[in-house]
Amino acid sequence: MAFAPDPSLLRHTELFEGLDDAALAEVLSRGQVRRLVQGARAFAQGDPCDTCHLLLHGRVKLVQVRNDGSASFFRYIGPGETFGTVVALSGATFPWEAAAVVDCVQVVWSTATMRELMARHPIIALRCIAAAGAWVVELQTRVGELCGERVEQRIARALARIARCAGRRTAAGVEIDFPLTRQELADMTGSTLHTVSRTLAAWDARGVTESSRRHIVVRQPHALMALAEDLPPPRPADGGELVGAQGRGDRARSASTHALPAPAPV
Amino acid sequence: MAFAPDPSLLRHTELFEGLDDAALAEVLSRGQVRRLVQGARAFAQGDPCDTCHLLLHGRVKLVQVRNDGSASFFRYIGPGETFGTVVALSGATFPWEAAAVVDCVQVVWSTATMRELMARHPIIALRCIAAAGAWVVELQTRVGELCGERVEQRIARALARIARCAGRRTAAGVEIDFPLTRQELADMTGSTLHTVSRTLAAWDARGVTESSRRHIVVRQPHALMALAEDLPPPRPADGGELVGAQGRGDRARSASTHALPAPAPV
DNA sequence: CCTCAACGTTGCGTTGGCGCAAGTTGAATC
DNA sequence: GATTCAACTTGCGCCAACGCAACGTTGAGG
Repeated sequence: MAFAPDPSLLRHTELFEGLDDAALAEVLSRGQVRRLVQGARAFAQGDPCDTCHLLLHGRVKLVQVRNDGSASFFRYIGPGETFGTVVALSGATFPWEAAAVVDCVQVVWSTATMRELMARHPIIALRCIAAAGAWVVELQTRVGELCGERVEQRIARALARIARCAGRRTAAGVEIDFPLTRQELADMTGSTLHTVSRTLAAWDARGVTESSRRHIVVRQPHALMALAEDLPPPRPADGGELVGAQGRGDRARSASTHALPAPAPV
Repeated sequence: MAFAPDPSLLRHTELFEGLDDAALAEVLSRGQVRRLVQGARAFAQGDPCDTCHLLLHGRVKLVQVRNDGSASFFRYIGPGETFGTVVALSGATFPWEAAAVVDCVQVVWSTATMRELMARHPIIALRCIAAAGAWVVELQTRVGELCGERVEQRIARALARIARCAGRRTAAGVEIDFPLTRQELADMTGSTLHTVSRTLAAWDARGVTESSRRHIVVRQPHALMALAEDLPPPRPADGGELVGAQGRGDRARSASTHALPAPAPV
């Protein structure tokens, strides 16, 4: 640590984009640059929230372990993204852990320092709110998916999301550039490793993906997106033709209260 | 509107608590107080994010309609709480709608004005981050629940949460003080109105709740909490004794990868 | 080379809760 | 008081996905 890095490292990050050089230097000088080896944790679930983090290199996963021992996975953090900050400014203890998936470099500030920086440079606070907002929207989307979609579709979405933000384009397709287990995909989608294993096996057979131990390549990103979006209704049997892809009955009908003033049934 | 209300109205709100009188007066003077009749929307899904909202009286629900027509419900807003703000500062259009469940009074600022206020009074921005953080934590909790819990348990949690923040203590128990339909509970829990109806009927029979059309009273809050927390494993049969309440197999075992590098067994 | 542990696969039985459909209740409107 | 519609109830059949169990596979360490 303390190898006095260039403040411009912060220039293209979620939180500090748009600050002038002096401010960037100030921000960086008040934080500590730290390495984080694979598997190490930046903070653990239950730790007091006294640090805010920015990832410079590598990849970090945020995981919450529920009291029955099951994990619910919720986010991968990539370079330039902030983690722990929003929650550090609002709570007493971290409700999840942040673990390095590969070797990482992060910048750490104390929560008090971050508060001061935000007070002196309100734009940082505004960017932080923007980041939090994007996160809320993503989580809400996840909730919606968990409610209304079938497992295969959810797995497809999760994999597509990961491929989008952590994929590396190769000749063979899009390759996830860090170790990813069946269990982790299961934790992300609220499923089990058995089901994920079966699903991936089916996709592999169809050439959509190519998966091996802790390693997945999406060979046909387009097909994966199709699975995530539509997933033609449950397929009643082999070759069974449906009347129409009219969703799946009741669940889609919802429309909640205050229904739109009826779009004229024509 | 424009009945020049007392700035101290803002004193005990999520966003403005702790500001001095001058600041409160400034904040209020730059916003508009508006009424919102039951069923009306403060903003609709897809509207441009150009307003920030604070609820003074009443109750507002935030609902997202998915493109298959199903709703995913995610939050009730009570007096003193902010809505639309976090997302207005981070996105282009509202990803959900805010509808008044009962007659309401709100304060509305333009997004630009709110940005200015936050820049002049960074403490507002910090409080906004704190609110967003609490929200993220709540949503993450919801995701975890949706993944690992059975429907009855999720309904119990949803109802308990509502009772906690929108319940009125009466002799009969805790009464939800606004109309709440089976469909809405279903949207909140990722279930169907059929299942919710059956579940409530069962609870009514056991005296845990007393529900009628759009109206629910929790007669035994403690029993409801028990349902939300434990829910003894599926109950194999009548009177069947289990070896031990050891969770529910695979799903609880997870523990994810990178198992702790053994924290030095002392 | 052997061992061990983590990771992954697969067949089979079970079931929670959905989808459907038909009916009932309650409140608002005419 | 009759009409109407939204909200709610309930029985029945079914299937996606789980839970279990047993078995492969890979890689690290001795």
